[in-house]
Amino acid sequence: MASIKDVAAAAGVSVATVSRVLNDHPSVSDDARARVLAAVETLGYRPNAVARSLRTDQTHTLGLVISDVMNPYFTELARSVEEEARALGYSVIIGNADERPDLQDHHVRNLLDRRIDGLLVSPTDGGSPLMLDAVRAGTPMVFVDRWIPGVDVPVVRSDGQAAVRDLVAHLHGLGHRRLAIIAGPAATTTGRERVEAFRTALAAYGLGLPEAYVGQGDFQAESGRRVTEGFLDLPEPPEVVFAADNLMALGALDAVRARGLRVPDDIALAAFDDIPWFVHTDPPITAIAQPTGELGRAAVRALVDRIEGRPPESVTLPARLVVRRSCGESPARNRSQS
Amino acid sequence: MASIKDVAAAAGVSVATVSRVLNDHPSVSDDARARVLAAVETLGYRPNAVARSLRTDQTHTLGLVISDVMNPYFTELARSVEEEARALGYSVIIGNADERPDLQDHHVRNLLDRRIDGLLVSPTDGGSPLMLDAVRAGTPMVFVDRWIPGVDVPVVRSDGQAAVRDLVAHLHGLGHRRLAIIAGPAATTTGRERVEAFRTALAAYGLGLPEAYVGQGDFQAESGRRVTEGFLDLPEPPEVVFAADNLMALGALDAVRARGLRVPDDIALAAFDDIPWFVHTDPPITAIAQPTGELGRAAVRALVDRIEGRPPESVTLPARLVVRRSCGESPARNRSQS
DNA sequence: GTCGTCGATGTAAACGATTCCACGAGGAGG
DNA sequence: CCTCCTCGTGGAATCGTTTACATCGACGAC
Repeated sequence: MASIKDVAAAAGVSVATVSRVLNDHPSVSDDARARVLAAVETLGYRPNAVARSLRTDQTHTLGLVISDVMNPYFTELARSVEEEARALGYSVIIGNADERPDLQDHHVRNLLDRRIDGLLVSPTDGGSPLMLDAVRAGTPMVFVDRWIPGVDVPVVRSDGQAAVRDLVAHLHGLGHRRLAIIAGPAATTTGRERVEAFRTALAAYGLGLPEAYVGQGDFQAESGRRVTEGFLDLPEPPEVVFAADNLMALGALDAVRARGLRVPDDIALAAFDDIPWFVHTDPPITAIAQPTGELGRAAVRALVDRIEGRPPESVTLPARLVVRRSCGESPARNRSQS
Repeated sequence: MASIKDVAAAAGVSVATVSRVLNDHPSVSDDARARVLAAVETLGYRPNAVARSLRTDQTHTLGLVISDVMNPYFTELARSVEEEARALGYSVIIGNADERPDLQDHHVRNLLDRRIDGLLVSPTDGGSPLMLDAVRAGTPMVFVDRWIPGVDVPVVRSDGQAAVRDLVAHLHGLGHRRLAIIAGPAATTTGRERVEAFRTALAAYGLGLPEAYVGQGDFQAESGRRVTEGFLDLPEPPEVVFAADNLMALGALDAVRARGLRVPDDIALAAFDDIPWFVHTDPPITAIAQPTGELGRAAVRALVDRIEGRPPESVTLPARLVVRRSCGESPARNRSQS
């Protein structure tokens, strides 16, 4: 592969001059510039990003460590992150932690070794020493979706409180009184917050959230199935199951179906995180939608601000309720349809 | 960040010795090794992968350029690729081409500039000069899922011929005679092959595939919707729509619903590429499933073989039909259920 | 006419690793 | 006792860039 030396030789100038035209430094004659450009063209020269990074100590690369690529929410997040990063002149390397702290650490270490310029992470747990050290060492970092309390890192996330309140109002209006939740891991902020928001919203209607109605999931489909089976086995099963993410909702749907029960007739179902597929499930699932794309873009902007020396901003965007049919027909719809 | 020099100083040895310890070269005394290891520990030293890559001319990184991350098929592929690569000591950088040749080129160029050790690609088009040049220049490359004919690169893919035959048999058995297909872009092998397999299978039943029953899609949901609307507007609409990928099937489902029609009663639907969500759609969708995980793993193995000097192997794995309810109830099921 | 400035260029030193080569000590073999 | 190997080690070159510094000619101002 042709190097800068070859170009210099072909153009009859020094490597410094070649470098200057490539980085369009002002101080180079038109003549030299033309000869260099011609040489670059004929040799098909492309600068070696590895060497360049070594010298400049910048890779123009962002790391993104997410908890689960197979979750459409994170896929969409990853996509918007890459788009915004590309627009700002950065590449992104994605690490999939699969909700496993050890894998998360593996990726963080790998990305740090590659000297990425900054790290976007949606932490799977409370933060390993490795990650905390990286923050302390000054690695530009931004948390997205989930975060770690007490760590001084900007957070870009969405606030579901209002939407959860709307959801509970919707459920209450439909006559449901026994509401259960499939929670995410307590080690994650989203895992805890969604339960709290739910509990608070219930309280506003004088409803409680008994221990038995809080199932412990791990944001994966299988746990949704397991927890839902537990709910169904209760002497007094809930009338509604609210899954704290879309995958667990899918598992819950499976469990309900496996018993030969139907949604929403026998039990209602709602989920946090809306995805395109929810329109097409049987029945379409009522969900709380995050502004995922905007979240990804804002996270990248915050990180790049931090990297380039501008003060980064934490951002919180509201989520919103999208009503479909999985919790029962609303009176208005019923009237118009039946 | 501590460099190898700092470690050498702290351990009272030369950088050469530190390097030897780190790459466990045999010729280093136990004493020196212990001191170096201790210094590494206290300094929290991690070798700079950028510098190492520059010197050794290897990045231990694979590039993966896929056509669309939001497509669950490719997401799963990406995941299995990363897993296998990790097992073999490689990282992977994913580039999302979004079915756009220009974006594909952008990512290929970017990955080449970063001097990745090898490239896995699922080409969006017939191959840009850039990609062809890279092959000619000797960049280790493997095509996965889709490929470019006439280019000497190993291909890892699945063969859907038999499964398409099974599908047509299934449809024919259900009494369907007017079968239409939403094709993928003609620039892709999968786009062309699936139509041909379908046409061949139909011929075996004495059925033809009229021009009007071949809609041109682009593997994205929106095109599925558009094409299906076209089918529905025909004086004699098809009884079955076979979508050449899962996203277009989703679009087709939308279009059918938007007309107030029902699947499978008014029109049957089948798709190439099975995904977990198809179990939960209304109705569950009959699809042709590829062994996606195995495809990803085989592709990585082939690429790594090529990189490490072993002869790489092309691999073709069979796809299989998964019958669900979107094409109508099979007689057997009907009998047992009603 | 001289001096200072400025623009265009080249030389060479980094960046952080790996690795070839040389060197000295110590042991084995004659 | 000398020679030759082996083993552990350090020095220094190298990978492909960027960039500080030196150089040199031309030109404008006095």
